Amino acid sequence: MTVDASAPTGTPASAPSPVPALTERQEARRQRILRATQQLAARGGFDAVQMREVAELSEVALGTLYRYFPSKIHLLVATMQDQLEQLHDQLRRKPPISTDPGERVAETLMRTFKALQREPHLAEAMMRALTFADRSVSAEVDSVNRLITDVIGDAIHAGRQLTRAELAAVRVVTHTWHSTLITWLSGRASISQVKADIDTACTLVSQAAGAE
Amino acid sequence: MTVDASAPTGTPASAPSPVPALTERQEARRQRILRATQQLAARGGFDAVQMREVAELSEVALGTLYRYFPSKIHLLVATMQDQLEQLHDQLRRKPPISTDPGERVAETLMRTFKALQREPHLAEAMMRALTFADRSVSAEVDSVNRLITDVIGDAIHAGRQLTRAELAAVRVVTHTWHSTLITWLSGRASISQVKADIDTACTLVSQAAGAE
DNA sequence: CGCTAATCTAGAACAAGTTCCTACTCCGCC
DNA sequence: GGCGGAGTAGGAACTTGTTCTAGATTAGCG
Repeated sequence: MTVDASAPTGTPASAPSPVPALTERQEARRQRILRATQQLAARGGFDAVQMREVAELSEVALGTLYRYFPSKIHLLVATMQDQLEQLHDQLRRKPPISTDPGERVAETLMRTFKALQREPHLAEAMMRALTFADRSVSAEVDSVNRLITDVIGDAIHAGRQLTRAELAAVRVVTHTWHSTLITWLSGRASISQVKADIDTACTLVSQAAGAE
Repeated sequence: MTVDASAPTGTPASAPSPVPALTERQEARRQRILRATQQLAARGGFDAVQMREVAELSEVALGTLYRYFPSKIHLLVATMQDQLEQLHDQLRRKPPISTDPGERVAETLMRTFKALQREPHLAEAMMRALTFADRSVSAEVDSVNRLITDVIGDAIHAGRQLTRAELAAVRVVTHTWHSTLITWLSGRASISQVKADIDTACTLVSQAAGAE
């Protein structure tokens, strides 16, 4: 369960410290693994992502898979990082259009939610992994949280730093986002309920941004 | 993974429909199982709750354990129900004393948080189970959510029904509560951060109660 | 009391995540 | 071009949640 610092676990684009820079073949392997994971997850969710199958589908030995991603949770959290980066790019190209900051955040999250609805099984797999992650995945989960916070920060307004009050509001928004998503994914809330929860939380952002 | 309706899974004190009313020995077994679960969870958290050990410690065969609780997740969620009921009783005896509704909710949750801090491993086990639960545990998870909502509802003011706006606020509060707890339990947030998040979310309750 | 069905015990068996081992291959370097 | 070590393939082995089976025990009832 301990993370081996020498393993090629982190994203290559992060810190220059313990990341040994993957060779081309290694980067290709990593991509194959992530693609296989997405494929299996999209088909049957968390349970369908079986390490042996991921290994087989990505044409990599089981031991190699574990060298790249030290656990199933790490693998799925990395998949989420991957997806979030794509999403962030898309959102940068087409920013939300509302005038109120809170509404822009809500718009952004609803757009993200729509994207997740297209692959509900994949969403389920990633979110289950994210909330089930223990301390050994802290760094990766933190990175995911930072990505989401960035996405929301951009929606409030790209450029300036967020105020203290805005940051507090954003924290509650991300908590609500995660938790309401989980509730939806396990069939205990409707889509409109998710939307309502997001909207409620986003009023905090409007207030915080208005009172600056 | 399917719940067998004939199994003695539900709390005996609930609906009179499919619950066959446990005999004394059966109720004793159920209690032994729950106590063993708490004991193991308190020692080492989610991973330390191993079904074979629970069975052994509660002097019940493995098959019997599974008859009472169809999965480890069911078992831990039932443990949480148990704990929450105790908590609710305690809170009823000593209600929060603040004057503002939002502050009463915050006070209630912080008191609950302090209780959880006394057995962090147990808290971890229960919360991990709660968020990892899939559709087969919907009913039980819903019941837990209802309990928490009731606790918060009582804090707002026991007696009257909540308004629509209050309900929306309470939903965000519970989302924030769950998610910030998970963040704390996996070592990614400090205690004061948890408190701050709860306070932020609770301002929504103050507003909703003020605008009624 | 004696019967029958349900429940329980003990333990084997199975499934999937994880670890470990051995031989083979690739990479950087002399 | 050859060497040494890191990386990889292939697969056995181990762990723990879950299921299944066969033989006791118990509960309820005539």
